[in-house]
Amino acid sequence: MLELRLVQGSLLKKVLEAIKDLVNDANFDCSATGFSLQAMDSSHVALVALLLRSEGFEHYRCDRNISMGMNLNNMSKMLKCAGNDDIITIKADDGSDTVTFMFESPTQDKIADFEMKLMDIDSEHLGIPEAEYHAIVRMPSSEFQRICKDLSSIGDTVVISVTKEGVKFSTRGDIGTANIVCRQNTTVDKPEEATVIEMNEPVSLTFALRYMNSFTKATPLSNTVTISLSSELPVVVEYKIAEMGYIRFYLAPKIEEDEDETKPQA
Amino acid sequence: MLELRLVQGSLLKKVLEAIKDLVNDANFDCSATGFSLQAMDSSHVALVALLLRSEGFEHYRCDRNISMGMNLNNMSKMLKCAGNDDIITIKADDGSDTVTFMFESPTQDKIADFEMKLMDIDSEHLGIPEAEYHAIVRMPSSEFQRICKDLSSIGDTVVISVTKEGVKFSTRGDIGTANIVCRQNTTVDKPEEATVIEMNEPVSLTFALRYMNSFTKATPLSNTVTISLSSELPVVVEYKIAEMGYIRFYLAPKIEEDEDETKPQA
DNA sequence: TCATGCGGCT
DNA sequence: AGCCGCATGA
Repeated sequence: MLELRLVQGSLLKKVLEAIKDLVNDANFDCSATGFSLQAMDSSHVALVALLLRSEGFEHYRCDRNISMGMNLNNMSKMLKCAGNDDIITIKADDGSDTVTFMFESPTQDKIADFEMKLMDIDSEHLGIPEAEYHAIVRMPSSEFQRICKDLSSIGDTVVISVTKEGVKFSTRGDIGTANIVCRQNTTVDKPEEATVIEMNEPVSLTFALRYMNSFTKATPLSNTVTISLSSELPVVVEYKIAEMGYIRFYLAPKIEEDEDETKPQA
Repeated sequence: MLELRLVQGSLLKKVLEAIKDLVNDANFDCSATGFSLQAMDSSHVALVALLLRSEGFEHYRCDRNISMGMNLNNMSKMLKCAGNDDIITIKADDGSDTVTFMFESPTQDKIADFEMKLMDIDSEHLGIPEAEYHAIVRMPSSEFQRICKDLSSIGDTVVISVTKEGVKFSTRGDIGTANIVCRQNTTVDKPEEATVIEMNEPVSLTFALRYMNSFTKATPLSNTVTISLSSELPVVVEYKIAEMGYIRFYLAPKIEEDEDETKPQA
């Protein structure tokens, strides 16, 4: 028996908006710790890890660990039927091959339940080692989103370079080149507007903007984003989910190909 | 060496939005006087003339006159990457075949530079004689925009007729006819809401609405628009750019063809 | 003012 | 074909 009651149902709606474009099907894992998901994107290039801790739910009952395979598109369709102020409850009976989403309007005048078939999905749960990063950048998530979008209009890849002074996002395309430098800045009115750089070692890595832009779909979940970089390691783009956990995206850097961008990207 | 610093960068963004649909490629001419452009639209029917006087820039350095050929679509893409509150600096080195747009966020925390390739464009710089006009109408730009859009849903051309009493915009189409009369009106709260008619001689001319609607893309640049008409002369639709100059559109009247609108428009 | 539908761009 | 931004209608 599983019963998770989330007063701020819009959180779950936003989570699905954030990952459904990247991942088609995934197992949601439920344990005493919380509600989590880990999945590769459909082209097996990026990885998404979601955690919603049990403490963040108003009511959290999970008798035994279960893994529920869902089609995220279908799940998203159902969650779109919940109002933004609705309370969402996720329910599943032991051994059932369905999950139920229940939506209660704030006034309790409307109660909806949507039942969705579960699917069997080979889960490839990778252990993700906690790594030390050469540089960690925290900045407003909207600014990061804007930068990724802007650079996409010029080129396909972004070089992210961190020095003590700031973080630079660069691209190059047919019509020209672009460099955007964000300086460290902690003297702002609101802490979420700060750009904070922790750097042990300068680092410069190249990533496909297409994936970065997908990651920024999580922007509504948090005012800030944290970008953790090390050479030879996948970048981690993390959006904290207030009181509950996080959504993290992992993406391997591209090996610099010296201008020779003619071959297709698998 | 060229370096033009424009504190109100959104002006330049709006200028590009105003002309990029009409003109594909154009030379920007830079001299001690200012930053200007003159170009025919891609079907060689309308003409755009832009002037941004040097005094309007916070910093204006132009060592010698140069003409920089730009693809306006690409330029517009880059300017879209500037925030509306950004300060924009246009830079070019002597003899360089690129131009650089630099965007500084108001807080100076973010500095972006975009480099764009220049192109060689045959410039056909027409001397435009200052003419005497039979009638000059000044009215709110939003109202003119609305009229052109509304008439477009009925017909393809607009007849603009000016008498002392007012200006009449008329069209005719398959579904019927439309006449919109704006009376002179100077007794308004704000001067930019006035409709003012200076008339030496009544005039009535016909224009293609398609071009008029393109011209109204400049509406965000000014609260008012000035329409100068003389029989046998191209109409001038002018939007003043505060403190800096203007953008003017010229369009030849159509020769009245007595209902016979079947033949294509070149 | 917010939500939906259409067109342009990637 | 899918996503984003603009425009329109409730």
